[in-house]
Amino acid sequence: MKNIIDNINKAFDHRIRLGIMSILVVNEFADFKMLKELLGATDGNLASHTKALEKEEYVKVEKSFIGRKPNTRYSATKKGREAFKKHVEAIEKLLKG
Amino acid sequence: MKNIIDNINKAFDHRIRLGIMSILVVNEFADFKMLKELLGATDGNLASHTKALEKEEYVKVEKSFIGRKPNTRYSATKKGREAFKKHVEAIEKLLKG
DNA sequence: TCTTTTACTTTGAATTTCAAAGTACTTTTA
DNA sequence: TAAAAGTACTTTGAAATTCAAAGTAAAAGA
Repeated sequence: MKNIIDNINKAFDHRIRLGIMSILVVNEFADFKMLKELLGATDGNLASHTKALEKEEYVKVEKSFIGRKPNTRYSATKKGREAFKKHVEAIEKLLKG
Repeated sequence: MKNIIDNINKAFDHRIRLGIMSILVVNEFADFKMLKELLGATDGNLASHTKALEKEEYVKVEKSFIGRKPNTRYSATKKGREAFKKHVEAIEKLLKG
């Protein structure tokens, strides 16, 4: 390892993305509304953060209809879970000095 | 508490600022060169992150000369230490689900 | 003396963040 | 049953942030 923040993942730097991942590693799925409420994010804001995590292939999106209403459901991918685990370990290590 | 990321401090979102604070809570002082090497940051990049933390009054800067060379030394303020502690606790809580 | 290195600071282009406005419905109310 | 309000997002673009290249100024080396 070259320096002390090498294993800290840039993709999880932001608190909203950190929050999304924390939710998605303990819950198999979370929909837009649930994430929005848990994180206190605005719609547009949440959409761009989930999109950023999608782009990295850390989260997967599934669109469907529940009854007649659209529903967007997010889940963490295997890649995302692994990357997040590594990130959390790096943070823990960093914070222990 | 309104939502799960409320106590996560925006000022420490970035990995370089998280790294600066981790270094400064365990070391009474760190100079520019030391931070740069430990974090693997470029000069300009490090300067702007320390400036951001200064603006929040989380770190204090002291400029002096060591021999005939300029030396910039950073330390964490009381406010910074307290804010960081709170942040770390919030992260730990978040990551435990 | 001239070149290189050290220790930062300044600059501004590129990227990211954010909320307001927009879209396309569904549901409620009168 | 027509209008108003709500739901569930998406789009947009201005504002803020990030970043490294270039700049500055003095010291060290050749």
